[in-house]
Amino acid sequence: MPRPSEYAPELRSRGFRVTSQRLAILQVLHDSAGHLQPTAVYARARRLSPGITPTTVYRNLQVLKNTGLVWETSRLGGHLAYELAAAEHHHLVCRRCGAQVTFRQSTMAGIYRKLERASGYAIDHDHVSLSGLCPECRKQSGTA
Amino acid sequence: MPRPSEYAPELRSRGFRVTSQRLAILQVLHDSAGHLQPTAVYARARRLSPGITPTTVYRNLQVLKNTGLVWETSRLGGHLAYELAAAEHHHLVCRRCGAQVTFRQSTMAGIYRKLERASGYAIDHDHVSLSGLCPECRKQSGTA
DNA sequence: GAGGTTATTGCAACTTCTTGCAATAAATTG
DNA sequence: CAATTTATTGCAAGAAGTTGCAATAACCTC
Repeated sequence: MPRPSEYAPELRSRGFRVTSQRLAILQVLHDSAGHLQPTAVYARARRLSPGITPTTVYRNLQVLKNTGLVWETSRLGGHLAYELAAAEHHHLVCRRCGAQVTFRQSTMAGIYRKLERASGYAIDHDHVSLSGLCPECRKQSGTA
Repeated sequence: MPRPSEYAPELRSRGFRVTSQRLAILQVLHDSAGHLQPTAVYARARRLSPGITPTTVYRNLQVLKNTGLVWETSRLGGHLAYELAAAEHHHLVCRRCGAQVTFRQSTMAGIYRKLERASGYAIDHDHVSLSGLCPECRKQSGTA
């Protein structure tokens, strides 16, 4: 996981400009563990780049996602979350306490291959975030 | 897939009231193949139940989901979509033309079991909607 | 079927996310 | 390093989704 400042050349080489807002967003994602929703990114980014607007945050998350520097995850419940690109993986989020566990991309690979063979589709290897109850919360709530 | 009118007793038996708005929403879902996003449900439902409001649609989709009569799917891209409950399955949606293919719940079951063993989590067997390119669209766009 | 109870609805206000457009500033060129 | 180019930003307006609350209308009881 590179330091935020190292993203400048990365952006430039892909034809994108290096702006303070963009770096603030990368810094925020760098400083937080796990996923962050756009609103949270905005709340933190404005501390680093006071004039930044939500519009800019939303748009840059898209841009950064398209460059591959940032990953977008669809969380069950219909919300998007973002994180710095790292080793390919998916997430398992506790629906009660929010605890997160990651699992490797390859875990899904078998399913994807099977589905591709059966359907003829070329499946996007997007991040997926499954939800459930973590061991702690299972104890506290019987077995459901 | 029962006819919409058959849902009345179903609702009542679970302690929910049967309203014209609720039936309109069920009718809409019944009449359309595949998933529908809330906005689309509203657009069609107001033809059947002119005074209906978006608020009512959003709230009822939640209620109907909680009764189990309707399923909610998290589509990649962060949008929720709804459909009448049917045999457990997931979806594979073409990101270009929107074509949908379904695959059985059991396809994911192995992954879920494996993850549950490894993580200790109890995984929610929510609907998942994967995206990709269908065979047609693959042809039209090289191999990507 | 009239009256009482309360789930459900619609309204209004709000949060979250998106889009068009003019102003700004990052990068390039001489 | 001034001038030029144009990606990027912020603003304003709007679409999408959520929440609190008073009015409505299902449902139950007699």
